Amino acid sequence: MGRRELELISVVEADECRPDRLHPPLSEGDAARVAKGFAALADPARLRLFSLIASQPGEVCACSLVEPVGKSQPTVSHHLKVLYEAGLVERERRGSWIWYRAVPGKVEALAAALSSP
Amino acid sequence: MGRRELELISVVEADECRPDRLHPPLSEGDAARVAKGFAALADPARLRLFSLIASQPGEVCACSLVEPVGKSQPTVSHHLKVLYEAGLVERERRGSWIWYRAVPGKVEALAAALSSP
DNA sequence: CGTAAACATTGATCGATGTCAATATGACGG
DNA sequence: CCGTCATATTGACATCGATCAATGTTTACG
Repeated sequence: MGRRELELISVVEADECRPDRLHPPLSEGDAARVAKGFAALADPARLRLFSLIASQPGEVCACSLVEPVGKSQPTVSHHLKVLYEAGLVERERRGSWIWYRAVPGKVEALAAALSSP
Repeated sequence: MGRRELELISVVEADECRPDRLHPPLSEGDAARVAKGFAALADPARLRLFSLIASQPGEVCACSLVEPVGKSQPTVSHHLKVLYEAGLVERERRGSWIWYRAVPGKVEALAAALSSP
C-alpha cells in the first residue's frame, strides 16, 4: 500500500467531519419574510391576544381585548396592528367597533415553511 | 310592553358589542414560554440555520453551518445556542466537533399551543 | 508541554421593539 | 355642531437583541 493511500485512510478514520457545501433551504428573502411572521408571535402579550382571538368561534370586538391582557389600550392597539400586518388576523370595522378574527391556517403555514422545500 | 323592556331592546339593537369577560387561553407563564420558542424562530439567520439543520437527514457538524449563513463564527455560535435553549435542536459533542440535529415535532408543538387548550 | 482547530464567551455598538401618557381621529347620538 | 366612545398615532423612554473583533476554552495530536 502506497503512502498516498495511507494518508487518505488516516484522514478518514481520524474523524468523519468532511463539511459539505450546504445551501440553506430558505433564501435570505424567504427567511426574512417567515421570520417576520414568527416575530409577530414572539411576544407574550401578542400571543395571549392572538390565542384569545383564535379561540373564539366567531369574531371578537377589540374592546373585549384590552382588559384580559392587562396592557394599556395603545399597547393593545399596537399589538393588534402587528398581528394584522403579519396576516395572522383579519379585521372589519362595523360602526364604532372593529371586529377581529384569526386567519385560518396561517400559523400552520408558517410552520410548514420550515419543512417543505 | 313596559318602559324597561323597551330600553333593553333598544340597547341590543343599537349594536351588538357587549364585551364578554374573556380570559386568555394562555396564562402569562405559558405565553412567556411559548413566545420564547417563537422568538427563536423570529430571526432570519436563525431560521436559515434551523432549516439547514432540519433539512438534513442525519446530523450536521457545526463547522458546516458557518459559511452558508454568511455570518461570523461567534454569531452562528450564538444563534445555535438560542436554538438549543429553545429546545428546537439537540447537539452532541464527538471529538472536536459538535453535531446538531433538529428535535422532531418541536415546531408543530409550538403551533399547537395556540389551538388546543 | 505546545500547537492547531473547533467552538464558546466577552465587551461594545447600534438598531429594533415593548410600553405608556398624551393626543389625534373617526363614528355615533342628541 | 358637540360630546362621548372606540380606536389609532405620536413621542419618549427603557430594554432587548443581532452583530463582530478579540479573547478564552476545550479537544486532539505529536
